[in-house]
Amino acid sequence: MNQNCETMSQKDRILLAAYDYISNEGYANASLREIAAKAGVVLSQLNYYFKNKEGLLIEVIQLMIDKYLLEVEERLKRGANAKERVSYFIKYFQEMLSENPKLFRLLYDFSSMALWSDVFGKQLSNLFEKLSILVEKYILIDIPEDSFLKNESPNAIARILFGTMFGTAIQVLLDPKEERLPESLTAIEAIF
Amino acid sequence: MNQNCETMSQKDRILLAAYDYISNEGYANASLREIAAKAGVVLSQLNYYFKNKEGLLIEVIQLMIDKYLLEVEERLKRGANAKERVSYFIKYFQEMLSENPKLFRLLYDFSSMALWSDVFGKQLSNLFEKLSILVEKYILIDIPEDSFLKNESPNAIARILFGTMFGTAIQVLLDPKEERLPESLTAIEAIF
DNA sequence: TTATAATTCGGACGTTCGTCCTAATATATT
DNA sequence: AATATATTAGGACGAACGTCCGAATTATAA
Repeated sequence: MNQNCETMSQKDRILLAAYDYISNEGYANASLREIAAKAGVVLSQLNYYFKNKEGLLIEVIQLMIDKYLLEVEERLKRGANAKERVSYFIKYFQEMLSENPKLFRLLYDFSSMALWSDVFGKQLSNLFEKLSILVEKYILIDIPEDSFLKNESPNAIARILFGTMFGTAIQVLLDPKEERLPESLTAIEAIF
Repeated sequence: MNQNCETMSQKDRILLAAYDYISNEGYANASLREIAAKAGVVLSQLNYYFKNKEGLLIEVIQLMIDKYLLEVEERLKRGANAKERVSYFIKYFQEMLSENPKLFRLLYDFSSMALWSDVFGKQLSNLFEKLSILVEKYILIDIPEDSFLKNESPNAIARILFGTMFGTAIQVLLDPKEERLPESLTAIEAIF
């Protein structure tokens, strides 16, 4: 994510500064002036490259989504079977949560905005859909025949798996004592 | 939640109007003027009864939390054993999600704000904690000895259970086709 | 009835914000 | 070198917002 600022295009500098600032302060609290300042750019440049604030956020989010999906798939490929892949999937989630909580905060912030905006809503449900497909493809293809999950549709299971991590993650983020993170998530492994 | 407006105190009218408006439009998009108008009250009354916008939201959220916790417990009491109580718990969640999605939207909106504000953060993690305790008390007391969840701490399980619903719910809210709601949530039952 | 407190009301204040416009400068094309 | 295009820069604009204040009204208590 980091690169020498001088070698980056103006647009990329804005994009990265926006990602950084928004995920630190929240979209609602992030002003275009502040983002421009962090990017070392003049305010009007933001309207030049991205039509408006919404346009900027859309590109920031898309940046995050693409990067995130790539990394998830890379992790999923590491496992030899469904059980291993679930393990890698969860481990990746745990790492992100403890090492890069900014990305999670951005995701949650964006999720709430998606509830009020059609554009954001479509973008986010597309992410959920893609994640679902990944989980189906890498995990649910060889789920044991005797699993109690066998009766449910792959999509439902995938959404539960991801939903569980999404839902427990925010509890972890808000928990003043962070000890609960490891056990909460690893317990999910037992389900598969 | 509804009562004849004339019989309500001014403060309650503001509170309800705020709940209604914020859960429809989102906190960031809800102006005090608009809330005052919906409540049939003059703007400055909002500063009289609640110091500022944050103070108003805190009371709105507390209203929601209290009502919500009461209803959850009432549902949990209906079941005779853990399995039944899980069933009631999930059924209640499903009902809320389809009949009263406003409450969920408010919850998600508030969750994202909780990430940036200490006050909100404590309020929300208190809700999570209380929910955890309820789940522990009513569901995890008589979980089967042979359950694979037996090795995990009650708190972790409770948080997974609630987290799963929280995480799948937002996917449902954003899903243009709502068909996936029933199966996604009922599948959770199988786990217990 | 009078005095004191609580509530209601209208309006103004200053700030912050996203957006837009125009001029200046750099880059590319012919 | 001349022209056209793309980018950078600074600043202004109006709108919307939360907050605050003082007066008017109503309720309460003595």
